[in-house]
Amino acid sequence: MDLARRIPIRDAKGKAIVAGFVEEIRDLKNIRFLVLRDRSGILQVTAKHGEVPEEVFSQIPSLTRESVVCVEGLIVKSPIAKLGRELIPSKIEVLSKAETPLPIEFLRPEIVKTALDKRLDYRFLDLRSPKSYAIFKIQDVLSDAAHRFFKEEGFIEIHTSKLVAQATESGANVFQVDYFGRDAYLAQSPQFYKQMMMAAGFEKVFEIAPVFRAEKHHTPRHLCEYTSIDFEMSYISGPEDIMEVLEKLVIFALGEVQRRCKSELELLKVKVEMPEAPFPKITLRKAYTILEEKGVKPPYMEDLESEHERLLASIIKEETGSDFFFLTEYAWAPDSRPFYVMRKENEPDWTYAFDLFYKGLELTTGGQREHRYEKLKEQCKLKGLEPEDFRFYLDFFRYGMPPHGGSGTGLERFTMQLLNLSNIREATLLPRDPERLIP
RNA sequence: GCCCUGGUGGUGCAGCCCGGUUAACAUCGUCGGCUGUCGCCCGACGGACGCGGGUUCAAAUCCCGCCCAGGGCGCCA
Repeated sequence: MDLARRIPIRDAKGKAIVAGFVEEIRDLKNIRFLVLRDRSGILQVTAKHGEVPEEVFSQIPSLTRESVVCVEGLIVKSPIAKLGRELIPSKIEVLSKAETPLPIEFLRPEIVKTALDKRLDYRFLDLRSPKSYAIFKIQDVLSDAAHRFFKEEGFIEIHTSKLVAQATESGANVFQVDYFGRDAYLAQSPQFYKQMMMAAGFEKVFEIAPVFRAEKHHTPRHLCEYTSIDFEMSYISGPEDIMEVLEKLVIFALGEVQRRCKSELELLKVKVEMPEAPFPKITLRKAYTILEEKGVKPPYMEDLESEHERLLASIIKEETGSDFFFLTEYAWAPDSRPFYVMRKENEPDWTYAFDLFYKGLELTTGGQREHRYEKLKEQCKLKGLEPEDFRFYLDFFRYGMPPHGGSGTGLERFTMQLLNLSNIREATLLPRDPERLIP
């Protein structure tokens, strides 16, 4: 059969050739049904004994679920069929027969719901489910919207190396790799290179690329490898400029999903709640007092615990209706922000670093960076780091560096929160966690 | 790294507390029956106690260790 003439199920009409996976076979002896699925939809193939070629009729019971077949026939309207139309086959060709039984069930989770880790073992099968496909279709739109947004705003896309000689942030652990006998690491963030581009005078850059964190987290929101939507921009007057870009990015991306993914959203039973700019902004100090009014007492000058972040999110949601808020002016404390953040001019205990939260989960970290060489070197020492170890980075600041800032947003977290998924692995094509390296 | 919960046919679960029958049910697979199914239906059959050690006449069940999974904490996007 000529696959060049194959058309998507959704568009098929009249005499047509369609191809796809066999979703179901219902054999009633003298009338046999096949449900065929491709990316565009499903279609019932109906074969009545005596009304279709004998060869076609006898082929059907030998098929197996999820085999790949190509069917030629006539699409007819059918009031009896639930889908309203069906395909009367004149020819069926088996392109690839599926083995039985299938190792996972992935089409009707309401009947048998295979556990996530088994589904991930057979990710290629799990992804055949329209719901899985919808998640990644939406993620594609988020990522595409981000690309378009940044380009529209005058940012240029960069591609920085993921092999680095040194860890960027003191906190997270790095994966070590052997680089021809030297120690190298997988990049935890494009942070230093984005800033290098500010020194290079690129002014506005973005990168949507993988970052690596060697942390043994066992939570529904952590991965060892994730996709970071990073940007950095020069000549800002304060961290508000960064937050404004983020707000526009988020609103544009959600708008695109709403506009372009109607059927996917419906399938996943998600209604996009469009946020309005500006998003609520709460300083960390203000957050402490709000939480204290609710009877919890977070330690002063320390980052909030995730339980407190969720509580704060629910308070803000109740008061403003917003799913998003910025937590700003993080503390300049030993275990808080990295050395390269800019501290507040007149209150050096606090910084121009912020996080963006979406439905109670940290989505983005960003801020204004310290661009003054002497101050940066001093902050490096204050954090107990040796400036010589960061020579290559500190050099960026010695020959003219514009004031600048930027942020990093987790694409998978964005997808997960938007779609109310309970585990980030659902929003990750090939999740890497401390245990999983395959597939 | 720590804490909690769990691991039983291909898949999802019951049984475990209180040791002893043919390890139930659903889904799935194979075969048979059925001319409009669409979560088809009906019948037959098939298939399982994470790994290692211990207690016991006897272990899916009790004890110890390990591995894995889910969740929580730390930390983070």
